Amino acid sequence: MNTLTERRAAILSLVVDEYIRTAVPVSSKFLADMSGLSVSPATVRNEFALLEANGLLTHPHTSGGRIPTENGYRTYVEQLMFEEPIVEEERITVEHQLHQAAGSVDELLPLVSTILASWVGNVAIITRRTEQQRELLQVQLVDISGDTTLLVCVLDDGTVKKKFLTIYPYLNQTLLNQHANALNELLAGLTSLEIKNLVKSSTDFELLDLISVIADLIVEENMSENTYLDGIEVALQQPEFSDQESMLEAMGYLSIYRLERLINSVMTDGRDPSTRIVIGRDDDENISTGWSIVASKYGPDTNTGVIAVVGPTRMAYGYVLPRVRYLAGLITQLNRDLSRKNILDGSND
Amino acid sequence: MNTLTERRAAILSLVVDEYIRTAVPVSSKFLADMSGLSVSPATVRNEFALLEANGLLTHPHTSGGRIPTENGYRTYVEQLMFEEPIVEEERITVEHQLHQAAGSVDELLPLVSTILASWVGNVAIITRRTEQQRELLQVQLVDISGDTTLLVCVLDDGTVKKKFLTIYPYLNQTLLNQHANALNELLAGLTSLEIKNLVKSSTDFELLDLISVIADLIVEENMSENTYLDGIEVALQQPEFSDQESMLEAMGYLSIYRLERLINSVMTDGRDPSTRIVIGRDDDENISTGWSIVASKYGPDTNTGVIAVVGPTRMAYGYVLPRVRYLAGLITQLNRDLSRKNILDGSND
DNA sequence: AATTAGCACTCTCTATCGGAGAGTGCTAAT
DNA sequence: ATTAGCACTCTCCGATAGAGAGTGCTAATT
Repeated sequence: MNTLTERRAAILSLVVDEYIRTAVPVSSKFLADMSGLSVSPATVRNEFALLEANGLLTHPHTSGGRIPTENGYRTYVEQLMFEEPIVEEERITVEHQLHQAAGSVDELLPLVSTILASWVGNVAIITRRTEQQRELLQVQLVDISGDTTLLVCVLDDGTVKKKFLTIYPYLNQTLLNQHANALNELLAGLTSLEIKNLVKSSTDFELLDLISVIADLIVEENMSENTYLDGIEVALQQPEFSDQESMLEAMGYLSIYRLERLINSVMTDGRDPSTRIVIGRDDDENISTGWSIVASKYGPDTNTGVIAVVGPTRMAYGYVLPRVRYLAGLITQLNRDLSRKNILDGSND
Repeated sequence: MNTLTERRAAILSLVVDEYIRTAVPVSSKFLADMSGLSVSPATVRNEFALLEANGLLTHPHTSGGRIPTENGYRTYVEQLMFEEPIVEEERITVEHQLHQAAGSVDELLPLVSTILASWVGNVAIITRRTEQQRELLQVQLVDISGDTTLLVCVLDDGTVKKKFLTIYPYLNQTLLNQHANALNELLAGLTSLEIKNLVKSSTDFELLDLISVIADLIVEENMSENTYLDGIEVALQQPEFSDQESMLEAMGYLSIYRLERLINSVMTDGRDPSTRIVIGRDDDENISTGWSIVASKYGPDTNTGVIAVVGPTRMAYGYVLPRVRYLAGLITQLNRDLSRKNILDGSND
């Protein structure tokens, strides 16, 4: 097993860069001519052979150029790649676009996913963990029709949750208001957990069932509400998906339901705390061959959510990674600002 | 211009049926052999020639079979096609699935669009017109943070609308509750129009600005909330989209934003009151060549919304039309039940 | 007058072939 | 250790040919 000499590393790096750029296998002649290596094609070929023996390169057919293996990409990402810095123009784009998103995460995150997808030309996905710590601000009960009552809960991050209930015996709006007032007295400012403890600790409240429903509703994981995905169309333009079959397969793979589970499982196996790049079929992950993920947790808590890019293994990691990291930091920052505000207000009340 | 003799009509009908089924041009031999025409291929060819002269058939190349022209499809749809009746099993599917959707349209319609898409193997879309007549049931004002207040409006169909406001000077939750109570006294049970008239007629209310905001919020058209689309993946499996280019083009064409506008414009040009089939590039519509729409208004009002199927011109109209009509009727029925309930309750209060 | 058999013709589809081009692997020379 | 040289492999592309399917037309048949 040969070590990776400096020149060999440079050649691997150039192959990966070029293949990422053009999606065409890279030849020895190209490297000898175009790059600053100042060696002959034959020398490059010798290095190719060694890199191939080390499992970092391969060639699709005898007489095509070289392409990286999954391990080649991994080595490149871990040791060699140049991270393309974010330019002023990109920062301006973000600031300009996020300016429109008012004070709420569920308006912020879809915008960020759209921006990321358009930057990297792949699918961008953002998952959001329902915070157990979210506080209930206000409860409302509204009479919709004879046997249907609408329960509305407003949470401290501006989320509104609703659920249709069937309450017997029939309560008119006046009675519902009285109940809602009582519930607000009792529950305002509490988290789901605190409400559940309340239910457990004593049994002498009225409306115990309703209170349980509220506690569940607050933390209810509604996937489509908490996961944002964009960029399917632009991702499908990659040359990897140039026939109907692979394209349909990709569409199936890129389903928001699959990806949401995938991303979360990748980021909760206790490895690197913040950022992770998974390339191809990693032994202990259920990621398909040919696909990669660049993912980063965002805060403020360790468990708030994940922002990620999903695409073919031939992905511009050096371009994607800093942007995922940057946007993760940005979301964290904005979340922190938001909750700081809430804390300050809390002390005012 | 020859009239459409009975046999000629039968031949046209068979060609359309067969082409819809297989997506392969239909030959004279096939019709002579397989169908009950009991004539020779040569006779069929003579009829082909006449149908072609009438602009109802064409052939892609000299020696392929015949396929219908857009006018051929139109004639077929207007005069010839057999409407495939809905079978018991389908009714059971619908009943079973809709059972899950509680008393609210925004849980009902996505389910219906999914059912329709899976039935017809094409994109199904349902638009919903915001009713000017919806009544406001209750208003809520919730303090989110120092400079952000959340306005929540519950409407009589169970819809919840929210909007972030910035109110100066700062009002704490107690004051907000007082305002909300005052607003409920004043506005509960009114439609947007009535609220606007209220604003116009007198200027001595407090919170006039806020009342205007509420009136606007009630009728705010939020497309993604009011339009439901499903079936993109299954539609893209049609042989019409077998290469990347046409597939990407189709994905662009099937964007929910485009279709929502298209469907509504097709159904609001004052023609047939309930159901319409648009085939290919109709002169006065901006529908692309190669695409068709089967659309139906649903009620209870003439203007409640539209349910439609969008797909390539080679569409099983005889199968699609009864199903679109059936589901339109079903939605109408459910809507009517829902509003009847509201009326009865109203008399109880 | 309508229908049909017969047949030449057209066009697609598929496979095969061959040459050009690109790239490699190996050997021998530097 | 590097490189020139060269035979070899494989893809890509265009040309070619033959099979197959379907038509249009004409003349014969009913």
